[in-house]
Order: sequence, then structure tokens, then C-alpha cells
Amino acid sequence: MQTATAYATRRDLAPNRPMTIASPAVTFPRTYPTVTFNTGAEIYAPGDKAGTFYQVEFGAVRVHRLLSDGRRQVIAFHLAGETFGFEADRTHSFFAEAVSQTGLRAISRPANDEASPELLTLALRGMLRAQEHIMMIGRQTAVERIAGFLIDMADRQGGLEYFDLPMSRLDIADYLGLTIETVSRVFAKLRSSGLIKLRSIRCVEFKKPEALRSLCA
Amino acid sequence: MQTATAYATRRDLAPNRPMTIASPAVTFPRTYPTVTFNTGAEIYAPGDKAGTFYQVEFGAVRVHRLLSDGRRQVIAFHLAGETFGFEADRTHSFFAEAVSQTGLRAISRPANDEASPELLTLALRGMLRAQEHIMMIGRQTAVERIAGFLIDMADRQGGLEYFDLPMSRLDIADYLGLTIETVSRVFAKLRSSGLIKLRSIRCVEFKKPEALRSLCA
DNA sequence: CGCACGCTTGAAGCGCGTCAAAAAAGGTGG
DNA sequence: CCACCTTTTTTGACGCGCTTCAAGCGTGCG
Repeated sequence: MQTATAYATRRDLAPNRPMTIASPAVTFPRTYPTVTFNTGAEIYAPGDKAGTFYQVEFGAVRVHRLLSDGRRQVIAFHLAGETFGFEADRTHSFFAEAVSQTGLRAISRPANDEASPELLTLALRGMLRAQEHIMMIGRQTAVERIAGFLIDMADRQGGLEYFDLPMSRLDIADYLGLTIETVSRVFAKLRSSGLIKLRSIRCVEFKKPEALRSLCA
Repeated sequence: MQTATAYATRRDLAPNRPMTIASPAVTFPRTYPTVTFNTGAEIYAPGDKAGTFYQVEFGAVRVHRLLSDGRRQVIAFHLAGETFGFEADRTHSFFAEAVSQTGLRAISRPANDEASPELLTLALRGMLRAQEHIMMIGRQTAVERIAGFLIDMADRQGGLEYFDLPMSRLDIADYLGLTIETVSRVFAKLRSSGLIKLRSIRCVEFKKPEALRSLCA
């Protein structure tokens, strides 16, 4: 098992991936005032006209889609400071909802799309994030997925001693392609083996960060 | 079960996704001559400097990464006419290899990234493709994944009466997060129930396209 | 208080993975 | 063209990890 560093050499066949992707430090010209969404409130839905995108001021957002029989797949979470809502098509193809009380700053997409290196950077970053997500749910076990998820969440919140999970167990399950029961069981397992501590139901503290990282495939 | 059309209304809670994403009809300024890669040849590897990207002239490309214990996840296949290789970072984070004898046209990324709406379009399309891939492997059964995969491949090759799969069963398995045995069994099942015909091991013909589509969640 | 909601825990089942071996396909040299 | 080998694919038997189904538990709020 290796440390979670970037790829050192091109022949490094089995590296750990750098899951955390730097959050954007970008400012946009045509920005609108912050709008607040209550827990569960819908930000956009499939079929809605795209064109504006959003920067999270506070709170968190989940982006997802439902299958015909009700199965739900969460595509992404977006935390404070992150940007989302840009689409390849003219309309949205997912739902976006506030996971908790959330403030968003709407940003209008430049009319002709030209001269927008910021947006390109965000799009490429979004692609990379989705690809890392595929790595996570494609071939990894439940424990590996949750360990990776917790580390990702911690890193994205600034790597504090402890951090809050803004989303429910069900949201996590639907993000990782698991059931809520499995998520709960893995949390219990990580807790009982001393890797994490649950200060409260949604507040996680890493007791053995290295051990947790070593669980990531 | 609904037809695989785009989202009609914003309250359409459980639509089938438009899996096929239109292939780019884009031409680039600084283009280099076509280079041919043999089956299995490496195009780039993690750690390689990014900056140029590629348009597939003929053949097919797989993009993947390996986990520490050898598990492999294929992130994407790229067929003739499609473009790949752009990255958020300065270096690549995946392997790209020729699935079969493949011709590529290298394209240098504009130095300052400005005024490049084409690249933005490609990045957004790549993001959408990755997101659809997440939908596929996150919550769907083996049969659903393979049905969706076959339909996607058919559409991307122009929707002919029959089409070739350029990649092996193992490649398909690693793309869908399954094992080669499961892929083989599902192919056998689809064949024995008359939904598809295998003209040869890698040549597929849809006998009941609607039935196949109805398998997609 | 008592209901509602989110979370946890237990028991049983099943879909897919694993292991093993045979069959088919493809390539090479005579 | 055939004999021979390698690689890919298929098929079978069995086991495991996760899901499913079903209660229990905790916490917050009317």
C-alpha cells in the first residue's frame, strides 16, 4: 500500500489517486446577490434552462438523478467555495438541491463563451471529479468507498481536526452506490476499530488518519 | 417505462437518460499528422505531461487507471471522430491505450487557453459523459449496464444494423465494474433470449432494439 | 409526552465474484 | 491447408458481500 501522493513517475502502475481536487479561487464578473435555499429546496431540475451557474457561499448542494423505479444516484456534492451548474446542453440533466440551509451566488455564463479560461478550468475540474467518482464506485468495496469519501470530505473542508458531514446517510449511500444500511454498518465498523470518532451523528473526527488512508485502494 | 427522449418537463422525475452524447464536429487550427498505434500500445500514462490532446481517426482508445492490487477501472472509450486527452492538471492522471490498431491526430492546446469555446464544449461533454457513466455503474444491475453499454456503442457508431465492439470482454468488464465472467454470461443471456445476435464474437446485431432499450433503467 | 424521522442493528437471501476447467478463436510455422 | 500453441471467451459450481426485509433505538419538535 502506498501513500496518497501524486504520480511520481510515468511507470508508477498502481498509484493512489489524488482524490482531492483543489477548490477554485476564481472570481467572476457578472455576479448576482446571494440567494438562500432551505434544506431540501430545489435549485434546478432536469429540463430547466441552463446557462447560469452557481457558487456555494455556505451550506452544501447535492446533484442527482432518479431511475425509473426510484433508485437514486447522487452525482456530486458541492461545498462552500465550490462552483457547479454548468452543462454541455442548453438544459440541465440532473436535479440540484440544497442539502442543508445553503447560500448560492448565481453567475451568468458569458454570452458567447469566448475568452473564459475560468469556466474551462471549472469544466475540466468537474470532469476529473466525476472520473475520480467512477474510480470510487466502479471497483471498490464498501469500506474503501466510505474511507475515500470521508477523506475527500475532510480535505475539501480544509483538513481540520474534525468536520461535519452536511448530508444524511441516505445521501452518502446514493453517492457511493450503496444502501443506507451498509453505510451505517461501515461507519460502525470504522468507529469500533478506532479509526474514527463520531462526535455527533454527523461530526466526524479522524483518530487514525493513516490507517484510514491505507484503506483506500 | 419511458422512451429514451430528452427531459420534456421539469417535473419529469424518472426519465430515461439521453445516454448518447453527440460526437464533436469540430476542427482545430494547429493539427499534426496522424500517428498510428498498434493494439495495446500506450498513448500516455499517469504523470506524463498533458497539454496536447487527440482526435481519433480510426480505431478506438481506452482510458483507465489501476488500483494498488491490480484492479482496473476503465474510465472511457473513445471511438473514431471523438476527442480526448485534455486534463485539469498539467500532467495526465490516467493511462490511454489503443484498443485496436488506432490512428490519432494530435492537437496542441492553445497556449493561454483563451478564446477556445471548442475546448470548453469538449470538456463539458466529457464531464457529462463521465456523469452518465456514474449513473450506469452506481445503481444498475449487470444486465442494465450491458444493455446500456451496447446501445451507447451502437449509437456512437452511427446506429447501423449491426456494429463491431472494438474492445475485449475484459475491457467491457472493467468499464462497467463487472467481471469478465459476468459480462460473458449476460451476453449469453441476451443472445438466448433473442434480443441480440452475435455475428461474430465482437460483432453485435440488435434483434429487438426496443426490448433492449426497455432493459435500461 | 408522543409522534416522526433518521439512524442502527439483526437475520436471511441473492446477485455477482471467485475459482476451475473446457471450448472457441486467433496466430504461426511447416 | 493443417498441426500446434496461446489467448480469449464461455460455462459450471460454490462462496461472499452487499441488499433486502424487519425491528429497535435515539433525538428533536409540535
